[in-house]
Amino acid sequence: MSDATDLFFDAFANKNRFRILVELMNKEQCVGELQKSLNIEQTHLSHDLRCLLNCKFINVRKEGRKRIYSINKETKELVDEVTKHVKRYETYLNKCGILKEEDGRI
Amino acid sequence: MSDATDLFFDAFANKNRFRILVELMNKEQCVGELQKSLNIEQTHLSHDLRCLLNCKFINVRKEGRKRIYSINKETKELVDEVTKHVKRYETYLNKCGILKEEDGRI
DNA sequence: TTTATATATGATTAAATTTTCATATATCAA
DNA sequence: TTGATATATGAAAATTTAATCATATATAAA
Repeated sequence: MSDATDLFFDAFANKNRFRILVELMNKEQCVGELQKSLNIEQTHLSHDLRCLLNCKFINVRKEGRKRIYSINKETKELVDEVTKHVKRYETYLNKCGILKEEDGRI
Repeated sequence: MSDATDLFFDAFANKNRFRILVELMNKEQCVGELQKSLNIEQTHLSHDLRCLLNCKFINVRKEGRKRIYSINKETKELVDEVTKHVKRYETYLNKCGILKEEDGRI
């Protein structure tokens, strides 16, 4: 696996960062708005946004003292794919023994 | 974000587990074969396989004392999507300041 | 030109995840 | 039925990652 794949997962596959991406699916938002809708602490949010921005999963533009973040087109498609997959496998995921201390051996 | 999405990422978004999925893209393989091609320690590999299996990202069948693992169709598509995305964003990912101690502010 | 608001940064602490270790089980072959 | 091979399991150690804290910067408004 390439080094880039590692970095991709570091950025994308994180509960909070993914929530940010989903939240940006509908409309672009500034940090304050994201803070409210996601209920993530401000500095934490900024760290995550910086990460997503560095990897170009999202874009930013200034407007007064606000910074408006938007998701980019390709990332959007990927988020859709993942969402679709999760829906399809929801049942299995929810009874996954590893994470839920259950036991479903073969 | 749904609980299932959390579980999805726990299973899918892991360097080694993703390497396993990629390795299974071409052909089904038993644990021993995976061990050689990926150079992951046996017990570690088994843990990861169990995780992927629980979430139905892969399938297994017995053959003698071997267990042959194969990737399922939908997971395959998802792996393809991710690979495509990584290729497209490789440049940005590789210069991501968060993980590479570099600095690329706006 | 001082104060308030919006956001970012670096360093530390806290928490979660991965890796390893020691061992168990299951199947085949002798 | 014993020994060897293939794979799985649970618990502990090691490492990463996320969350928090204290503070900085940048812009706007007074």
